[in-house]
Amino acid sequence: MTHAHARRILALLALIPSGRVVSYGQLADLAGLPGRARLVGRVLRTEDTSTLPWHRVVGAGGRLSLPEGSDGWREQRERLLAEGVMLRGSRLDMKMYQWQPDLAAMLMLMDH
DNA sequence: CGCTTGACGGGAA
DNA sequence: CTTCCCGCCAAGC
Repeated sequence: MTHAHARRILALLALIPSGRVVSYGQLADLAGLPGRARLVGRVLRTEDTSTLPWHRVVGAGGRLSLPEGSDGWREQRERLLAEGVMLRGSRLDMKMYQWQPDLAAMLMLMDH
């Protein structure tokens, strides 16, 4: 059985729209786990994210966190580019692509 | 059991 | 830009 924290993180991950990204720390905050950015990274590495948009999670500074040149890095890069997110190497503009959850999205979350 | 790691983050130098 | 450093803490070893 997966940890409750992991379930919340994965549930939120599924809500991130195509073409938009969130930072590890932002996802932790949304999950009610401030200061737990590393937990988000671990969950993404540990849990099965095959059916989820894991590629929409990037470092707070707009940098891909996977080792540059690795398979995962290439995969994330390709997926983002396919969604229209422009990247220069491992960098992208957070001002341009960071997801800001709207009221409707927040209400969805409260409606268990 | 204590010590190290790590898909993090922010600040200082 | 690049280190360092510290806070964070579950997993590995």
